[in-house]
Parts: sequence; structure tokens; C-alpha cells
Amino acid sequence: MPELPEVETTLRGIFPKANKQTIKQLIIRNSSLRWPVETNLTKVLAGLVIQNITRRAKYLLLQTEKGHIIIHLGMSGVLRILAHGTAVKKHDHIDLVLENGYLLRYNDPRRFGCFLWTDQPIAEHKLLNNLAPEPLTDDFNADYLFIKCQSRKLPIKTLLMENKSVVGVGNIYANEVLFATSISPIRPANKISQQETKLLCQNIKKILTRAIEQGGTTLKDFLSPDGSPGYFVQQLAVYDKKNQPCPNCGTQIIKIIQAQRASFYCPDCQQ
DNA sequence: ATGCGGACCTGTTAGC
DNA sequence: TGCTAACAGGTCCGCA
Repeated sequence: MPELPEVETTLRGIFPKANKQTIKQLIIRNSSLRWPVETNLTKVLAGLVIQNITRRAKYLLLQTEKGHIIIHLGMSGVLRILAHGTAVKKHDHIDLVLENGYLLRYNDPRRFGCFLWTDQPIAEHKLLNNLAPEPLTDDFNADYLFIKCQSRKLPIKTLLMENKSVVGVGNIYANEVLFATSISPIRPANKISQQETKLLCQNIKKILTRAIEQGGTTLKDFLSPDGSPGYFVQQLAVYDKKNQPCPNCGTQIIKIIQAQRASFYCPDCQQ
């Protein structure tokens, strides 16, 4: 479900109620996420203070005085801030109960997400130490992207979705960014020109930024922590638009499968 | 090192 | 209407 804008929306939603709060209790109803949630975390976390909450790629990092909680929402995860005593629903796997009367509740039907603890320096964690630069910082720029593309023959769409090259861009935004840049998803990465990587880089930043401003993209069930949906879906040009007219030229959008993921593009505008 | 396919899950929708 | 198959926003891992 969530790409970077949805995770950023989640961060902004939980921050005001969860940051600087003391953890009263951790409740694990179902520990079987992507990796098992360690049951001894209930002891480790009790009494710790959430000193800061940040995002790295699509990971949410809750910093405490003894280490970090690493949360990923996978395909279908949702984090919400709720009052103590709020009734539990299906797939409400974890509660982080806070001392201010609220709790952070993790719901994830498909259980592709994770809830991990580490006391190692966070940047060195195995899941984080090989990630591309944050796309909305200056470290992610045209020169960086060009060098990454130069040495690779895989389709550009696939490169945009691998976390060692680009983070935060999932299937929806990979399709949208390539449309905005008039590049076919099947073009080999090493056939992208320097000028095109510049435009690609600009469009990644532009589209992610705009999506964040709209509160993310709600396709089926994404809700921000306050329960509101995202509105970026209204601005999608090609994603899930098979057989619909291209907004530029009217040609029918086609759907193909790349790396087992659906790609949508205009065969006329995108070469 | 690269690139591909499988794996992990449940819920919803498309198609017969 | 009902059953079945396909598909869904992610990404790690193992293999060639």
C-alpha cells in the first residue's frame, strides 16, 4: 500500500501525539509479520521514551534512549493514533500504549510489514545500510541517478523500484514519474541520457512532493493516522488506467508486467 | 555483481 | 448468484 508519500503522511499524523511520549506498554496480538516480532520487546520497551520519530525511505524509526523501533508498513499496513480502550479490529496486530492516553496501533491484513527493534547505530542496520539517498534531499540528484543508470541494463522502471538505486518510489509513482518524463518503462537504464536523468530526477521530486501535499494516494484503504484518505489518486495520469486515453495524446494506455509488477504507459508519448 | 523469480499473506474484484 | 483465479500500494532472498 504505502509508498513514500503515504509513509510521510503517516509520520506527520502520528508525530504530534506520539513524539516525546513514554511507552507504557507494548501489546503484541500477532507476532507473525514479515519477521517475527520478538515477544521480549514487551519488557524491553516498557518505560522507554520516544525521543524522536523519523522516516528513512519507507521505514519509520522511533528513537528511544536504548535503541530504535523500525516499522515498515509493507503492502497493507496502517498506523493510527487512537485513544486507550479503542475496540480492537481484525488485523490489529500491535499496540504501542503511551502514557498520554493514546496508543499507536499497527494494522496490517497481509502482514508484509515489520516491527523490529535494534540497539545498533540505526544507519548500520542491515535493512537501512544499503539504501539509496533520500529522494527529497540534494544527495539524490541528476549526477547520482545518471551514474546509477549507466552501469545497468535492466528496465528503467525496475531500477526506479529497487531500493539500492532509488527509495520511496513504488509501483504507482514509478509509473507516474516515467509518464511525466516521457520515458518508456521498458527502456534499459543505460539508454537513458544525461538530460533525461535530470528530468527524471526533477519529476521524482516533484511528484513525491505533490503527493505528500495531497496526503498520499488512497486506492482502496489507505488512511492517514487521523483516518482521512489521500487525494493524490485524482491526479494519477497512467496508473491503473489500462485502455483509457493518455492525458497528452489520447492514445490508449497499455498495461504490461515487469518484474511481476504492473506497468502502465502511453506507447506514443513514452519512448 | 547482476537480474530474475519465488516467497511471504489476506482481501477484493474480474471472469466464467 | 456463486465459485475460482487473478491481482493488489513491498522487498528480501536464493539461484543461475
